[in-house]
Amino acid sequence: MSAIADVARLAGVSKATASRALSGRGYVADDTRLRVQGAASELGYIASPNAASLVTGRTKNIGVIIPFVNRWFFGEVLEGIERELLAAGYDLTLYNVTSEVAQRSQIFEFFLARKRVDAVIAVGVELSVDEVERLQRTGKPVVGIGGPIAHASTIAIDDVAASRLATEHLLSLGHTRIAHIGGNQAQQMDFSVHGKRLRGFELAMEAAGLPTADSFWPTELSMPGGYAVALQVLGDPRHRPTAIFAACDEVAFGTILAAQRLGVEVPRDLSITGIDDHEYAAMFGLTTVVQAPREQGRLAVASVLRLLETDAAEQAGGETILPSRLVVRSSTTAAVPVPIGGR
Amino acid sequence: MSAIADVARLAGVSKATASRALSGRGYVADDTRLRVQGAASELGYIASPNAASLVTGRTKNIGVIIPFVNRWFFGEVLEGIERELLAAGYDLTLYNVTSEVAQRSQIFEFFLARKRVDAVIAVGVELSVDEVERLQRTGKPVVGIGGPIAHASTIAIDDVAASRLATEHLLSLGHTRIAHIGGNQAQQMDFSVHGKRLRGFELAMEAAGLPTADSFWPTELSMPGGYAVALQVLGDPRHRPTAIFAACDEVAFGTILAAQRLGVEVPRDLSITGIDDHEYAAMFGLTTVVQAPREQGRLAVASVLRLLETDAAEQAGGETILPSRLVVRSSTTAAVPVPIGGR
DNA sequence: GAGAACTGGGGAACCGGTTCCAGACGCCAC
DNA sequence: GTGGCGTCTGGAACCGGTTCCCCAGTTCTC
Repeated sequence: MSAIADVARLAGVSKATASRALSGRGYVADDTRLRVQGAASELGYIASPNAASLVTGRTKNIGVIIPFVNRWFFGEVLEGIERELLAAGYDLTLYNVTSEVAQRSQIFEFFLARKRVDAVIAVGVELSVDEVERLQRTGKPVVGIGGPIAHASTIAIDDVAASRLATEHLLSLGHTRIAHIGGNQAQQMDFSVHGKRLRGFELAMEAAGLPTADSFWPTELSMPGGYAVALQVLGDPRHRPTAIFAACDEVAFGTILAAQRLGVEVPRDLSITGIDDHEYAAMFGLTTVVQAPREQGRLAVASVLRLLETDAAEQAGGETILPSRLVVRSSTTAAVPVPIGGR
Repeated sequence: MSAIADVARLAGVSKATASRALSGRGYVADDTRLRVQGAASELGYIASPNAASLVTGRTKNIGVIIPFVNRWFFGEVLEGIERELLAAGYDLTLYNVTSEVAQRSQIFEFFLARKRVDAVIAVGVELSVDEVERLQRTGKPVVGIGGPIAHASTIAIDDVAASRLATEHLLSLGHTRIAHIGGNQAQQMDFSVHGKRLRGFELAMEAAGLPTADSFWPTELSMPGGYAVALQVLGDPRHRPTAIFAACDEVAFGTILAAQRLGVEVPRDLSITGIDDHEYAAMFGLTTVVQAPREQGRLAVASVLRLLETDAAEQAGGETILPSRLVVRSSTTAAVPVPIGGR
């Protein structure tokens, strides 16, 4: 409603002084400042961020690119980002990109190119060098979560190490027949996360001198995805593994349900680990590696704000690796020793 | 980078003509329009929405207030809204409000009062008359999802009817000892949804001449919430109900898991229904009432855009009630007739 | 005592668009 | 021939802030 000119008039000063008094920049006498602030609150004055950003070039608005909202990791990250931005006085504009190419380029060319966001946080989206550089050329820092993005700083756990940690836990319990249920290729949005977790599994197995052929089962990273493939993995009692490392907790939950359905008792007949420490992990008693996605969101915001402060959009991005930690619950136990001569 | 003045210069016209040519408003000769458009694309010109909104008062940006991102219903609604807004060329600014009062008033006074959004969609948040009117006074239409908001148009299923539908399904199968697991008071953000679903249950029971005392079990509306309370509900074999109506699918899933844990076979010993038709409902074989949250999001956007077109922010809001439909799966079956004299 | 340094404040330009208004031209009707 | 109307265009004001530049006191310094 009321503009800064009204405030200035009521306080008996010029627009320039009113602006200085309210923003705190430049010299203003204390009593003048108080008079202006009084006038502002009397009028219920609220500065228009649009007008301000027109001249300052800053919008106090961060764009978040995210492929899913409704999968645990992504939802948690998003909530973490939101809370943190809100506290810092920033708005969050959501761009829910799917793998559709046309839609994606629309977002880049139409939405992000407009001067409406100060920076971009990309969650689980692999940005091309070209896309990153286009943003940075217009002065917009880019921070990634969940995997490295060339020329941008990123925040993630070490997926290879996390997956290795989960696998080694199973190995240390004496398991030798271990299957890995992981992501399939179709979901390109998830970076190379699948590949890394598979590699961590293979490294651990190889270090233990165990074969990895035929031990990988790809599926969609969801509870039904894990359920469906676990029915196959566990279907034949003769070739049944004694342990399963699931690439994420939701898959692990599906696996636990499939085991129950087949009468395979967890952990007696089958040990299971995941990665995430999903909200439901405690209920399922799942042994898993903690990801702390909210924390990752928080860190991404801190990083973005730091970049904005220093005006260094093109900062050669470092990778922040969060420590991963194993939480042992009731889904894993020692392998039953194979009787001599048995199989 | 380049401003409209650059485009105008290159095309050899005035700023005014360039603006008209690009926006399509007002008279412009065809060849002039083409010349301007050519110049614009040559320069890679992109209009600054900030500058435009400064004078038009429209930001092409919709605010969405939502208490959770990571609960199925909310996540789905959000994705539905996002997709639809994107298609219409609008941005979505996310306000993840919790029940914290201070944070909430901050959002209203600091964020929404700023002229950055054209309209507000509130998902599962009960807005006060004052809050709604404050937004509408500044010309911002408000649309609600998930429950009625005074003086604003809203979109929802009929919770009483949906819950009645689910209960009547159990009744029609011959069940008489039916428990209802629903939301507890603590979660004020969920409107009166809990209350409505409870009422629908009670209405159906009363119509069937059955008592409802001691049949309601409140809990948190989540899978662990349902699990925990279901362990109690089913704990005592002597007072075990033969059917449970869960207020939402996530609670129903928890209930199914608790039943498995206790050796209660679904549906032989226990029939279960929910409300939602959650992504995982098929996997659990859950009989449930369809909510179609994405569709609700889509409709909310359509409604908001219509209000913006007609410039009628204060429109006395109607309630759009979506039809609810029962999907029968394998979690419900006919009650075992009670033998004469037995209990 | 003159100049520098600091503090306080006003005028005006500016950010990048949109829109009002006025003027010019062509065409038709009377 | 003149008036009226429709089409096309440019100049200028304007949206609501921020900031540059300049001026005027006051205090400090040599």
